[in-house]
Amino acid sequence: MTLKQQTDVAVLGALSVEPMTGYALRKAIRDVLGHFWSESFGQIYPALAQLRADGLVERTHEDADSKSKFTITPRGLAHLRTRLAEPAQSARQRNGTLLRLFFGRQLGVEGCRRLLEDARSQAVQQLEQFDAIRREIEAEQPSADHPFFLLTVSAGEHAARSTAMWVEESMRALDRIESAS
Amino acid sequence: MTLKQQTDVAVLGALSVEPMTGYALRKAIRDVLGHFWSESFGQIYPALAQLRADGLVERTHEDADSKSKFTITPRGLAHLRTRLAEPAQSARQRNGTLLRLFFGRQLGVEGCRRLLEDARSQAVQQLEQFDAIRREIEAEQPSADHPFFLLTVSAGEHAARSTAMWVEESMRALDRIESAS
DNA sequence: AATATCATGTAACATGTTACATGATTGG
DNA sequence: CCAATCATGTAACATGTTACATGATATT
Repeated sequence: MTLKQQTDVAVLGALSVEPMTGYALRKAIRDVLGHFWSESFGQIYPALAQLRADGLVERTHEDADSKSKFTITPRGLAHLRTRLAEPAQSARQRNGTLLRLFFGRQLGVEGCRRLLEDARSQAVQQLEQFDAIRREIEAEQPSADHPFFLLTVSAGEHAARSTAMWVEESMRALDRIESAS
Repeated sequence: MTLKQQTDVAVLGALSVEPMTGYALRKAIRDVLGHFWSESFGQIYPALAQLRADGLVERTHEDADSKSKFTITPRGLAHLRTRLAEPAQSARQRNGTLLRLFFGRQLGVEGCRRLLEDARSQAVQQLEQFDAIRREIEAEQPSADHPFFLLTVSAGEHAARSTAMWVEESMRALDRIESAS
């Protein structure tokens, strides 16, 4: 069984929040969903074309002089709800840091420290970003979407803090490996 | 710039621990690296063929009647060390659970609860598996590889515990969302 | 006027999965 | 002897990324 494609879920979901151009959609997916989702440029436009052919989105003009935007149709909204209710597909796991640490004997303790240092600074940077996102959301007009957005921000924060703690612990473990050799 | 392929790192790394058949290699990658890495069948054999053509692995027979195994060559080991020293590529992020929760307003609170419940039971199951792996490693002949293996197990444990805590917190948040509507 | 960004797409390429084919070996 | 698993691969397909092409609009 093929891993079901989920690009349409991301696209329809984003358009369920507000109508957008394809360009804005790509930006929103990168900037807003970025910490847990990604779609490349070459996926979004073909997906939009397909969704449009299926009658799940349509192009609309708000005013005479405004840009044409992609808007989700009632059928699109129904489709989105169906797709959202499907159990989440667990993504293919590929963690380059852990792959390298696993073979740490070949890489050497110093190399492992570098990897951990990178992981730590990335986690710290992410925590700052989450803080910024959280404040941004709270500064906006209150919306029924926000509490759900915050669940995902919280997931990112938990993960980043957990990574930071694991790094500390692992640094100490590396010290012990070194002194034991 | 293309995301550099890392199949060869996984394959050479596994063979640096001990020589194996291609079949055993696939099993090892699935069972041992499974929680942070995956390679599909159709990748492993072509990768082995390429590595062999490049002189980084070779086929060996230990005894007259034993199976032919793939063994890493000295050049292969050097290559592995070079590749391991490269900074880790951050994988494409795709978390189906967070994608769905983000659009939780469309999915509904009950659907969100189901997602979180799934995430929780998966985390609990993972913790059991990590416990088993840890005991397995400690039961084996001590090896210089083990401390590094344990770093990755620890990473998995931290992540799973962090997920479990996030689930608890998020369940309470969903209660608040429901009572506020 | 020049530059940056917005906007919509396509094509070539790279990566990754699944299903199939084929045969040997092993355990009941 | 039958089924399961070991073992090595290939081919078709699905997915995903990057670079390019093209032109409009906005900013300095």
